[in-house]
Amino acid sequence: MASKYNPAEIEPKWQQKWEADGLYHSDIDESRPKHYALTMLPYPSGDLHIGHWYAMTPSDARARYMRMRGYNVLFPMGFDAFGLPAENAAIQRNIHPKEWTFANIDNMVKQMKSMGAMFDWRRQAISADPDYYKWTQWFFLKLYEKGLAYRKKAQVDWCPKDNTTLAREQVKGEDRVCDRCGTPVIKKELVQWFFKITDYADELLTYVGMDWPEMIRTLQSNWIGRSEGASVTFHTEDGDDIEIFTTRPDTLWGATFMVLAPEHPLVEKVVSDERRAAVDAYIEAAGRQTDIERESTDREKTGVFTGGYAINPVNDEKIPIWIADYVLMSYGTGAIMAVPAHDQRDFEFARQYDLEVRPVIQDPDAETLDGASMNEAAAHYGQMVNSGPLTGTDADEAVSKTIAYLEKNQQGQGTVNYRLRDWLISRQRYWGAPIPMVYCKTCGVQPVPEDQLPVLLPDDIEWRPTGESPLKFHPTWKQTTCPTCDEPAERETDTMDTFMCSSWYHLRYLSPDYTEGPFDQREYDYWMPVDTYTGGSEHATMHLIYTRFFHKALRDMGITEGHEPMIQYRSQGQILGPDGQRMSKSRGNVIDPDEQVANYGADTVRAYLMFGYRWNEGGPWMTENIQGVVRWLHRVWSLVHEGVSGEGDASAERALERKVHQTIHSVSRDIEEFEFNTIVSALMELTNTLQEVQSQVGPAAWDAAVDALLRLMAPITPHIAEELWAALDKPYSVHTQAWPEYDPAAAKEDEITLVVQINGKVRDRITVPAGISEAEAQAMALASEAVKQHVDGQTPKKIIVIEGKLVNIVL
RNA sequence: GCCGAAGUGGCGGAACUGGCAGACGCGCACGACUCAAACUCGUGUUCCUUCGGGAGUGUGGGUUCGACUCCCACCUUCGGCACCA
Repeated sequence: MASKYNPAEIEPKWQQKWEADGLYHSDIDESRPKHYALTMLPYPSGDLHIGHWYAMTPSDARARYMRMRGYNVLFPMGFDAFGLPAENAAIQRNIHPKEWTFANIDNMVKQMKSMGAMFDWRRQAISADPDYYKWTQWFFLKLYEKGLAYRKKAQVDWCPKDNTTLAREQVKGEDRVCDRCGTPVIKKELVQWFFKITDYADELLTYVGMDWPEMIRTLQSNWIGRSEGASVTFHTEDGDDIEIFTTRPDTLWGATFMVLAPEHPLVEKVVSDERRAAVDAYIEAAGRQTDIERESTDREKTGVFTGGYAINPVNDEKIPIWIADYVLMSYGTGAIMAVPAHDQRDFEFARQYDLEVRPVIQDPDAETLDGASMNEAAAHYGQMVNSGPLTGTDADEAVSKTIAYLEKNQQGQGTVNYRLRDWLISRQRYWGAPIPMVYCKTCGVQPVPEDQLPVLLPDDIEWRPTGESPLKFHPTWKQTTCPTCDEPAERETDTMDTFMCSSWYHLRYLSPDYTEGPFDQREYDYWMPVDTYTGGSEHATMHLIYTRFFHKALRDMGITEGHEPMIQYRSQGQILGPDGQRMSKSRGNVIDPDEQVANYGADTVRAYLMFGYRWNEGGPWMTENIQGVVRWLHRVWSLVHEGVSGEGDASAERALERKVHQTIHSVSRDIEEFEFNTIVSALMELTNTLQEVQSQVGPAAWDAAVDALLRLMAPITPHIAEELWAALDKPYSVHTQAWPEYDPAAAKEDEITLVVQINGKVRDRITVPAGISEAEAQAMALASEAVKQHVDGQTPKKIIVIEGKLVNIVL
């Protein structure tokens, strides 16, 4: 009798052997089709989380499967190693961020190795490595050359806890909190670097050739927020232009006032002397409010008349100009025409301040709208009225006809507006890639020449969370010379958003040691694009949109090819604590993967994580449920060691062969579809069948089934599969074997259970040979005793026969 | 308010193209093994039942011989966006 299954013994043994043999090295091989499998790289926070296992081990299983299917698979891993936690740890514990980060990486690599994943560690890339961030800086320079990186003064989001600006994407939720620390952000007016992601807004909305989940694409589309409309130029009595954006140009004749955002540059000019005090007070009050207060939708509208008037270009009407904080400087032009009859917000404002409401779209079947008595803005249905030359136009055509009219008269044109803002990449923190720019008194903003890259971070630094970059206070670091005139100049002291580093890491993996460029073109030509990408959906409007933008911008510079970096993307859900809450140290509900591995072994943890959840949904850790997987692997272990000795029974052997092929079929399908839970179920079923037929099958049939089972298990539970494979004296390694071939003929049932229904209710189940004709099935169904009783001499109205499934007799 | 996803036993979940609802597990109950317990193995496990059957996949309708699956309306939960003009 064989030994007991002891994962603690076999797992490290095989991990060491695989590593020593370079089993998972992937190199260019033109003779085989390539497959680039990628899973999001972790931040080196210190310890591997069970969530990392949940994300990585199914991706690993699928990469292994592709390899067994004959693909040359690249499955690399690295670290998104710049970022705030390192710096915060440094401040708290007085450890250098570099030291903290690299120590964490060492630890996490060790932990990852215990997963038994097929990562090719030769390709590891670490974004905080100067060899890496040199190229991050190089990409910045390329974007700058291309006009896609620019500097501007703007109202930006600032996290008062992390002491840095944030991109719009990194401010979350209704209460506008920092994505990293949850602190409500405030507005600051600062000069910052931006990437022109808005240039790619339209292209980012097309998802051509992408196999990405609908949900992710919807999140991105909503985030980009394309809206079609028109821009129309109004002008003040003094002749200054006021450009507005509207999605409802058809209501232009119903504009009874204008509203500017309090920050609008023209406010200063339009305000009359007698209104100045009131206007200044309002602006001052608006400035003091938080975004949450200001953007709260259910708040009563406030505003103030400026004393100035604008002329409506379509009817030369003079309308008052107000300022109000419901108009945002950051969207459109920061100015609107107000049409209270057809816009609910304008309506509320008009009622608040007793301004005219003038309907210009009338539903002919409804009561005639009366501006004075309406109690809400009217729907966009009917015909245009009171609209000069466009009166009588059908509402359906009103928008396009008005745009044509405006364009003809040069008063405006059709325009598209986006919610998406340019990507703010400046961070006032130390632990990031320095922005490679220099400021010279005479030559202005100058890029650091490529041959001077990387602009290295100094090691000797003072961590003071001051709200300005620590690099600014370094005694010498920022002092340099102007690359153009050679006079003394100053370096940019802000560092880059770490999402910049992760926008191109999939390229660095191709050749992490390459020094001539960010990547080796030969590797690129062979491996790119990424075939399968997996990660969390929380990155839908951050990393996943940035990396698409980055790829497209690089494509336009001739650096990358194709329109998208990642062809297929799938997102995994999240593992919660046993209490159903998000795992956190303060809640004390954290499941430590090391502990689980010590208790049960890596294979069990891997299989449990795949078996227990719908992968894309996740759910709470269920301490008891892991027992099912523990029992399964022990059972496989003893069954394989026991083997069989007796004579085989033909029908039992046939049943086993059938089950094997059915399992090959369903496991293959489910692994393609990322349905990992049913893969493990199917493998358990095959194990149950083996157990049932153990005393009835001969050695040849048994071995064929076990051979298939171990191959099918190899991607899921790589260690036990390898150990049992070796125990059966099969050639090393199970992981370089071919995936078993599915034979539909072998999977076919000889007999089926025919369900007999009467009026749709199951009355009998009869066993019949597979492949009988409809007439035979019908006859056999009618011959059933149970059926005869129910039919009771009546003539069926209709009999439906579904081949191989059921007969339904309708009375 | 807008956009999206999801609602199935005590629990995690399965059901491929409209065709046996509850696969595979957990848990539980009973039995075997054991001095005993754990492990392991076996049997049972949606609910109701007069043991004939009846009801049942968030709710209410509809289409169909037949609906977890398709259509309409609604409810709940989760995620995202939100005075976006």
